Amino acid sequence: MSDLTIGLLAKESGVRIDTIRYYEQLGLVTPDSRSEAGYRLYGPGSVLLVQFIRRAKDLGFKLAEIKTLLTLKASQTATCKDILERTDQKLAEAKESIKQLKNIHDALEKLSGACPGGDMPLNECPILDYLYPK
Amino acid sequence: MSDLTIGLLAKESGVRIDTIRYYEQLGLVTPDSRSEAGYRLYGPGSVLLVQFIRRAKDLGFKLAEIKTLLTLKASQTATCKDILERTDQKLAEAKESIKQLKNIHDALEKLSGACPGGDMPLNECPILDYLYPK
DNA sequence: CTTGACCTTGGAGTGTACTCCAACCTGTAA
DNA sequence: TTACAGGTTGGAGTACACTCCAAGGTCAAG
Repeated sequence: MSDLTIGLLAKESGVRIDTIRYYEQLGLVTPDSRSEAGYRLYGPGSVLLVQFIRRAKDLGFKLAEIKTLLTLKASQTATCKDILERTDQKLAEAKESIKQLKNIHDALEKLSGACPGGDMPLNECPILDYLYPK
Repeated sequence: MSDLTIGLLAKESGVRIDTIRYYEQLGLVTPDSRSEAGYRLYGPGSVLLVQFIRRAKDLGFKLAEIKTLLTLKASQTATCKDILERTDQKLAEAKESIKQLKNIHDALEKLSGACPGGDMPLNECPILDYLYPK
């Protein structure tokens, strides 16, 4: 068979060995079998699985959420709607995070624009004035 | 004197008692004195100080960075430029975070738009197809 | 037969900002 | 006096996703 040890799986899927063992702890990735010496052995499907996890993570899903996604994927009764709901939820979270970050961005930009910089003494710095009003 | 116990300072500045003690651990907020019984006593400046920390935190500064900000503020030699530099650095970080979140947002939106939802079987779901290509 | 790369386990440490806990002491009003 | 709100300390727990460690077993090459 084309079985992979954990080191090979790590190389193939672009994550660290420890990360795969951590995923196993969380119930995300399980070895297909074990060698006589106890080495974890993975089939080629595990490479896809780890990549699945990575892509989902890159989309902002937490590992616990990815576990749910995988459960849905393996389920007989789940439908497209279930997946779409989770995706739309993440989308809403992303929108919200962007909104909050934009508020921070705008406030910082305003302060940056108001501050002359240079050798001005600090007691006239508009940034400190904002943070510590007299 | 108008000395505040930690509970009053907490109420005045809108944070929890434990948070103030945590800030003390980090060297951000120190009691002006102690009562005979060992109670922390704060002057009115501490309210401003805690609010400073909160505002800076809301702008995305970490507590360690806020400590630097406070050191600069107390320094005789620091100038506006020093504060502006930190602000611009935070601004750059905010821009970068927004950029990355937008990438996530756009990818999620694309997937959401491509998925019909409803009772479609999962093996034709474009979202799963993206995460787990065949 | 030894070297070195690889694997095993259980557990601890990282960063960030709190938050909670037990066990105890203090201060004030009824 | 007794209740009760408030204060003290040191330390542990939370969330999140790793990352590293020690102490040991395994495997292929030279």
